[in-house]
Amino acid sequence: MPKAEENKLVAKANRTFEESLKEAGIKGAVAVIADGVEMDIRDTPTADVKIQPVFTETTEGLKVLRHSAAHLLAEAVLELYPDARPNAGPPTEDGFYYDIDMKPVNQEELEQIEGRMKALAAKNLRIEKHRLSKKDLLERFSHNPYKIDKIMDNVEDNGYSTVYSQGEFVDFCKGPHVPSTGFLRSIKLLTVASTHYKADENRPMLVRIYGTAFPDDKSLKEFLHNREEAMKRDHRKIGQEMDLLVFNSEWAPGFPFYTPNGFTLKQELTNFMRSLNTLHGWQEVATPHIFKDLIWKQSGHYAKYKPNMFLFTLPDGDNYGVKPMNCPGHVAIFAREPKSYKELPVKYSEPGTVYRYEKSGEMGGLTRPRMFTVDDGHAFLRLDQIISEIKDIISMIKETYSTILGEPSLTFDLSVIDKEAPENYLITYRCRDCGTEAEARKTSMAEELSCPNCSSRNLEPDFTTWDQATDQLRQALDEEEISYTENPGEAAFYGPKIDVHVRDALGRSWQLSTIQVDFFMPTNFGLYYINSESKHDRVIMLHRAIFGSYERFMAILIENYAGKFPTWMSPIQVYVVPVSEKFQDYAKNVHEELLRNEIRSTFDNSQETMNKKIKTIRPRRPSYIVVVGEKEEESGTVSVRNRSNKQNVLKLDEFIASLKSEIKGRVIDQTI
RNA sequence: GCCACUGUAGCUCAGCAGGUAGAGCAGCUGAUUCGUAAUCAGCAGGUCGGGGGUUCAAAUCCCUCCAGUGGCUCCA
Repeated sequence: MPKAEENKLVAKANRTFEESLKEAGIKGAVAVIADGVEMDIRDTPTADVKIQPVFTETTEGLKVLRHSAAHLLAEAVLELYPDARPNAGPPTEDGFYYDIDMKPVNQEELEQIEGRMKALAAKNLRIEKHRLSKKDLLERFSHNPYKIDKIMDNVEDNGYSTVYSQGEFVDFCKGPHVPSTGFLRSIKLLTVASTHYKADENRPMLVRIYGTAFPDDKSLKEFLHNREEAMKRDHRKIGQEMDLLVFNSEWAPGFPFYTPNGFTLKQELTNFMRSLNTLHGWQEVATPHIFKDLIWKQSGHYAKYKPNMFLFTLPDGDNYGVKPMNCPGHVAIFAREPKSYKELPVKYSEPGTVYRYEKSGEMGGLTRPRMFTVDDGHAFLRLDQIISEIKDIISMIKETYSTILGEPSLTFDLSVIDKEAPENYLITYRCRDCGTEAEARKTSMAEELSCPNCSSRNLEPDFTTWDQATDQLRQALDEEEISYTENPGEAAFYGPKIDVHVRDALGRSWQLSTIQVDFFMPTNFGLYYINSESKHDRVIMLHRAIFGSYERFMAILIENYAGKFPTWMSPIQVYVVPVSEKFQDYAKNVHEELLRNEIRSTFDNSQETMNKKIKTIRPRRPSYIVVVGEKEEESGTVSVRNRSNKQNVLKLDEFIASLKSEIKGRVIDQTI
């Protein structure tokens, strides 16, 4: 999508942009950018100003179009349901939505609403802007508490703001908007969802209607087609077609069961990560899945994580918890003996399976299961080793993604603390009363905390450690020349983190890799090393995961390749079919020779016809289909069909050699 | 957890003005021995997500629980 182009056009003072555009022979603009500000084409500048016309084919124009489409949606809803109370309707990345306080709508009603929108678009109603005082605004929207809120929040007491009207419909809005509803003919309502007002679960539920709008029917149709194709890539669908995993919603809701095919894929990923870890000095360990609750209290997990943990009590009264994270286990190993400064960094890795009680509505396929395996790693460091370690992990991240996914579009985020909500994090507090430099930690609601010395509740949070850690992450990102956005409030409860996000087939963004600096857990567990002066010194922990979770990573992987994996990770690398039962023996030989060469071959010795076998295996997405018959048997060859349905006849040993090098090199595209 | 929608055979789906369940694929049996996306015939397969209610009669209507999906909140 192109951006609005620079344009030397100058709009004259005291006449509308529309007139200036018309004079310059420019048609079809929906807005203008004047001095960097988007404005309506019917606005009138008070002085001559350089402008760029905005067309719907550009990013900016499409946003205007979709914002206007959201208004059109609200208008249609109000005509059909006069009691509805619209809240807000912004454009989104590929469409728009409008949150409306109304009775939930079903599919049929959604179509009715869309029909009404189209009718209103056909009328080509003029969209006009009016400037109103706060008092008039409040009066105009007196029946709509959501708009009242917005007016109160956004308009100064003696101030003015704008409304946009089309026909009978009026909305409180800054604009800009398209000049008339005729621009909004290529629209489609997509789904109905719901949302809490102001994203607060204690506030009322609103109906959120999602839709999209395009400049013309052709691009709308293309979008809808792409969307359908994307839905076919859904990892849940492909996972079933390829028989990678199953869920048993009765016996273990939210827990993935790996079938042989799926486990093969997971093992390949594990092996990849194992060698990468070795190369970068991470030593593999294995830790228990269950711990006594003591450790969770000490680690600080209980304070924040308890509601998400699987907990149980044994007959002897002891309380246990299933691990939601691997860190305490690694801490237990690190703490087994004192460490010298010369031994650091100590870096443990583990494909560690964790269990989190996700609330029912939050689960979904492999992207959000209740059991998942983290390619977890914990580094125990000196202060001076943090930056170089972070940079090394970033290089591991880069290598992983480029090897496995080619060139995916990654987003780096720096997730930092929200200082307005200290109750969400482990923080150092200083006592204001006794002056004691109150040593550290533990969360839970701030008011429950008291000074360990004088029991005063007058505590002041000290963000120094958080700030230090955040600076280190920032510095590492800058030195690696990675562009990122900072997200306040997204930090882990024990420290700030770098996150990598990737989009799934349906455009939803998921966090995969993460690097987290943690000053607190070492304190909570009393971790130290012996420095060059034989004194105890504070250990810094780094939590990191590169895949993030194998499950979520596999979901992205499945959708990225639509199941057509690079051969090295493909569960079925070769599928062998004899032309008829007569050539079973030769087919079996080929199959066994492949197996002897550690190539994953599948051979179906049933009496089905060749055509049928090929048809049936297709959804399993084997990398190569090998057909053998009389010709092949005589010449010791195989007829190889690749994923582009190209056929090649090769000597069996040639085929095996090529295949082995394709697998060993972890080549993404097929070489045969 | 909240709101909405959905739940029929292993899979995809039909049946839903209430009259007691059907197709294709997969499976099994037999025939067929085949050159790159379905050979033919037969057989078998279902507590219609669970429970409760209304009714002479419930897959169909009502209530409730469970699960899945789309969002919200939360998170890898």
